[in-house]
Amino acid sequence: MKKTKTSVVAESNALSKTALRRQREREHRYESILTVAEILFAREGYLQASMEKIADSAEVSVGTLYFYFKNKEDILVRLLDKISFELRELLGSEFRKADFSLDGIKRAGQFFFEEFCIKHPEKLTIIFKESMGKSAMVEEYRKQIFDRLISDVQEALMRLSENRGLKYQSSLSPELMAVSILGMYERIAYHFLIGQDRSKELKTISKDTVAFIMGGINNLCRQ
Amino acid sequence: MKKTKTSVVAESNALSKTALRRQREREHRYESILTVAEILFAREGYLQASMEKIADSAEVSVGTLYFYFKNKEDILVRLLDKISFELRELLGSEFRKADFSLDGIKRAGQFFFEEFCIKHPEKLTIIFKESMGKSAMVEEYRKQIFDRLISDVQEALMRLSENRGLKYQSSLSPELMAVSILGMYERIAYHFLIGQDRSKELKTISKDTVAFIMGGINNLCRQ
Amino acid sequence: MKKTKTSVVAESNALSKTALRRQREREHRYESILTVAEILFAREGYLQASMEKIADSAEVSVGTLYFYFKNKEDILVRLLDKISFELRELLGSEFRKADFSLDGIKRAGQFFFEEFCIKHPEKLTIIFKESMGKSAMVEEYRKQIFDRLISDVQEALMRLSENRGLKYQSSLSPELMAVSILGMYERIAYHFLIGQDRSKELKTISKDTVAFIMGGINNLCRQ
Amino acid sequence: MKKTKTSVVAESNALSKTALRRQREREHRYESILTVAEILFAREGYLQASMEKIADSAEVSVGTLYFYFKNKEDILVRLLDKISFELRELLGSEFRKADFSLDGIKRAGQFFFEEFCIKHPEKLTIIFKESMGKSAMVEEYRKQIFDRLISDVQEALMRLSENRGLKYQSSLSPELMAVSILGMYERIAYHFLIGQDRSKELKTISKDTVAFIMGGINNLCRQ
DNA sequence: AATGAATGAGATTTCATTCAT
DNA sequence: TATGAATGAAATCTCATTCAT
Repeated sequence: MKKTKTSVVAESNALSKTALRRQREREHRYESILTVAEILFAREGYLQASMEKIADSAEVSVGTLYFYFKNKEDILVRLLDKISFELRELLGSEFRKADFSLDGIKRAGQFFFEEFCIKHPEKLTIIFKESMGKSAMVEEYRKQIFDRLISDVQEALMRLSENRGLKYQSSLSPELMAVSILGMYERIAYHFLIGQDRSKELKTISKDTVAFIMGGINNLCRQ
Repeated sequence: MKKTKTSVVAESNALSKTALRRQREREHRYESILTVAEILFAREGYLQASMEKIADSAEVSVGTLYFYFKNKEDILVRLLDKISFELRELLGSEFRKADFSLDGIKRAGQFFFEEFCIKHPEKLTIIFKESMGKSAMVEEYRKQIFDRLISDVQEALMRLSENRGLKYQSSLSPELMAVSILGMYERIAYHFLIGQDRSKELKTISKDTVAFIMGGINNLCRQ
Repeated sequence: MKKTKTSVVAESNALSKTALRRQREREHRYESILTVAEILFAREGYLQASMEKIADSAEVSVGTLYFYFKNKEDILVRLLDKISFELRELLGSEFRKADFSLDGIKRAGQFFFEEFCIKHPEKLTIIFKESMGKSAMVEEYRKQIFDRLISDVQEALMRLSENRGLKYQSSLSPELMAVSILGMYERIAYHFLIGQDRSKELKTISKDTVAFIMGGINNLCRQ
Repeated sequence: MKKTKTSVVAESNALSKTALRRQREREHRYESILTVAEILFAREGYLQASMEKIADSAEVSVGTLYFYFKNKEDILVRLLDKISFELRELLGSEFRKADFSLDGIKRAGQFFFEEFCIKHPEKLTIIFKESMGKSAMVEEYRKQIFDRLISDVQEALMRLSENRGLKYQSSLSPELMAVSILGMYERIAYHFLIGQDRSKELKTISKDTVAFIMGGINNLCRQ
């Protein structure tokens, strides 16, 4: 959110009561716009979700949208930020919990399906579909986000191999595996959960996915 | 393209010389518009490539565009059709050449990168980026195309297991593997070839990808 | 129809067999285009009925349309011509049969409903609706046609009064009555036959209409 | 016009000063666009009067047109609404003033010519010409408007007969008479005032028209 | 005479963004 | 801060008409 004059001006570094309330309200409004945009972008598509529709749904005026965000692209980009942050948190925490063991991969996979895809299909739609092919700027942003996700996974894979005393076939292998794994999860989520609803088979999907990945990983390792 | 009235009078069922020439010219123009659109959609993006720009590039009038295609969406959809047809042909022929052996998977993967991605990056951009999040209709079309690709791969995997006298862990496994493999290829192509140009590492990319897949497949098999 | 070179050149004033056949074919085609246009203009509206649709329905090419007619407006205008000619013939013949008596008015009214409206609702739609508000030129043409119809009716009314030894209140009366009667028939046809289908009540409609007109006429007469 | 969100916060249910002013301005602009459109539709025709021309004449941007009206058709339909409302008010008030006597018919007729046709020829042109044959939707709207006018007149006629202690020949008679009378007025106005300018003869026209109608009505009555 | 592909002007419509209040 | 009316550029699409064959 934009730094507002008031917050900077505030005497000492404590904010007055009114200023505090104002800031809370501002943040609340900022979040509620993002939430509304998330739903609309996912449901109607980024292009069809006009600024007017967003404003109406968020129960603010169009002008207010432009107070909180530079422009429409900016809303999308902030949303991508938020979603990718949540996703990285979710996956990272599972990996850490499992101490970067093979089990971490399993748990992260399960969590991706069960906690992220099933519970927040809109978020999925936005990072994997609605943010594509919109503009050079968004594309660039998306790339950064995905690169960060990829390097997260890559790092996890490298720690994993260290833990197990193994090395990867080539220096490229961890990166390629990270990209592959993300690609798999993306398409699997899309195919089984968004395109059609086969969430009942989720257990099998999850198990097979992890098995496939394990096989792949092992095949790219040597002692 | 509009169907031409087949002349009732015409002797035998052959078209007259003029009609034949006209048809040839029509088909040629149709193709050349598609080619131009492919380049423009990939280079500038589907949204930025206006009908006027396409017409200018193809050296025809806007009206002519609408003579050959119902509307802009239609151009994209025909393009998707053409690209997905080429892709299926390419992959299918490699599988068949290798008689649905493990080698077929290797060859198909190599061909995808070397013959398709490197030689036709615009096609890649269009099926994996520019056709996303455009409209409900295009989305539907994309789904059909991908479903067909998935069932192609799925079938190849099933033949493969038959040849090797193996069974998959669950009845879902072949479908999941097909989706996974396509997802991998999509993201790998996007990451290493569209987002950045690392075509020099293509050999390693290709080898590692296949190795990963092989490991995955084996892990989902039992005797 | 345009006079063609061939017909003028023909030796003596008899046309050769081939030329005769050709002329018959030309006339037939001209008529069939008009017939098709009549249906399309009435069913889809003049604006929605594109030249291509007309050509397709008439099983000729768009170019042929322009051989037989100067432009789209010309088709409408020729159609108006044809329809108004048929209408005048129909009404005029009834008047003449009844020797311009009061009975003629009755018969003409009945015939308008039964022979014209019921049997040719498209013609009704075209003269009373689809030819309105199209262009200055068509408007002008329509005016001429209606003026002719009005003066037909006006003349019939004047003969009628002569026959009965009566005079009209003012010199304007016959014109006003003619206009009124046409207006009545137009709206009645529209209200009871086009807008809704109450053709079962046609007998009553017809009788009441004539009664209303008779009353009106008598009220504008003096001895 | 778009409904404005009624502020929940606003004390009592009165709008704030600014909101009130805005609403006044909005209504004023809405009306001025309608006025301009009325003139343009009548002068140049609905089709020729492009949205750009209307915007220019109203001294607003094209976008503003679409802020106040859904589309071009909507302008026409609102205009029809307004005009038909005025017309019904005018005629209804004359009838009421004359207490649904025969004199009411006379007065309503006179007023139609003198107050409506002469003073607002554009309105006349729009309901009787420019709104015809435009689109299915406008047609439907027109039908509703005319049906309401017809039932107004029908009711007036029935009250009239009650007042005079008379009955109509058939149950259909009042409806038929209403349709007839409106058809007469429409055509008379069109013939004498739109097609040509014979407003000088208006007195005679008016007198003869009423006389014709009176004769008609009496002829469809019995004691 | 007949064809039908090509034209291109013109119309409607959308919508992100601005700005006075 | 918040509002929402106003803007206008840009895009899509239609279709009467032409003309080479």
